Amino acid sequence: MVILMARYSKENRRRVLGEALSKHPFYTDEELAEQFEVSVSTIRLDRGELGIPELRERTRAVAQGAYSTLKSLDQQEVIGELLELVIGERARSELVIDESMVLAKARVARGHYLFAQANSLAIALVDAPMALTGSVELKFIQPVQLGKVVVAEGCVFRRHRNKYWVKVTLNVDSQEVLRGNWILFSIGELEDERETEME
Amino acid sequence: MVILMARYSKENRRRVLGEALSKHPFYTDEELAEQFEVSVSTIRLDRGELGIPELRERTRAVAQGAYSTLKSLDQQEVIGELLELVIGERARSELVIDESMVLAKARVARGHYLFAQANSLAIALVDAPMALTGSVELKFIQPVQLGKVVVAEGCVFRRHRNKYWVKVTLNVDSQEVLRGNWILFSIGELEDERETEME
DNA sequence: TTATAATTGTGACCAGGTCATAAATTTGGA
DNA sequence: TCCAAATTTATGACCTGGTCACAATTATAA
Repeated sequence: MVILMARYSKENRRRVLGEALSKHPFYTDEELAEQFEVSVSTIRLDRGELGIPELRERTRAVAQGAYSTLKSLDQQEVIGELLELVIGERARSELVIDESMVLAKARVARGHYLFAQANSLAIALVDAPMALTGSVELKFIQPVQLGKVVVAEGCVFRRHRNKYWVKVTLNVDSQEVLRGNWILFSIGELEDERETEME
Repeated sequence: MVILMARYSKENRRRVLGEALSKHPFYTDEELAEQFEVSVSTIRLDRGELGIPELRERTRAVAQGAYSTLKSLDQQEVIGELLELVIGERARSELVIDESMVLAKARVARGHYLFAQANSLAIALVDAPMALTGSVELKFIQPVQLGKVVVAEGCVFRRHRNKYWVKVTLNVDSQEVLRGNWILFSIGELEDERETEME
């Protein structure tokens, strides 16, 4: 049996193309041409018409976007959005649990996302260019449902030299869902930093 | 006044180059050549030696990472490669620490990757369609360098009804790097789990 | 049937590389 | 001081994933 797959009309193809690329920005024109069963030229025309830049531009846009948010805290990636930060004292961040973070069946957040949010907040609190997680004790109190906003709050409650004790709690709708104590070590400068940095 | 800026020695240049690119991955070789006052060829040689890919690769890596920092982590049920699994008894998995898992500066694995490996192994051990992490106590014993192979070993050392006690250790080169105790709950069916999951 | 729209192909060019090889330059040691 | 080795540069062929302008071909609808 032969199925005659009707190709898209121009309008439809362009609409679907736009959607596809916004969902999936890393296709090449060639791949798109195959998918839509048109020539590469047509795809280029379509892209031009839709004002969609080439693959490398798109990639760069995603990377830059990602990079600037990620870089906000001197390279230190904080999972979630940082709402408040007084280094060495307290910090707060927010993370919305989306589709990609939940277990397929239960629709609750995977543990490591919550851990990552809490852990990165703890690290952000340490007043140093670098910090290492020494030890952690934590308790998962409740599962977190898809779509919920998790607010992490952390504070340094003790410090001795380069050793920090940090308490972090995660709340959803003012309900505690995770609580933990971190011990972190700050690491000063890498010793071999003598030469003048150019720019 | 003219300051004669001594150019870097090969070793220093490479070290600084590596740092610069991990901080600032969007430089072209040409820009780098200008900054370091060497030729483009030298920069390419250096990059080759350091195993740093070209600009477009780096951009792609950042973009992909941004697109799925934790998504990549998530797709798999078990983080790392499962080597052995006797449900309810013991399990072993292996994870190679790659570029995307390390802190830019220190080149050591981010805590949540190690946590994720251990946590997912613990969950895999529980004999149930679904398990939730109840509480965890864990200790990060040593940082893990880029490129290392982390072997996770877990065993169920106690069980009572739907409550499991699991011990997990992570080793690198036979050195313990993380150790933790999990308490997990297996969940038969969550009440809103009527529909069959496709796939 | 034919005018118009839509699609496809072509060739020149570009950035930012790879890879292999060779030439030039710097440097350390006897 | 001179030479060999280390280091740095240069060169040319090739690659991907494009841009742009223009021409040729193929629908499609009146």
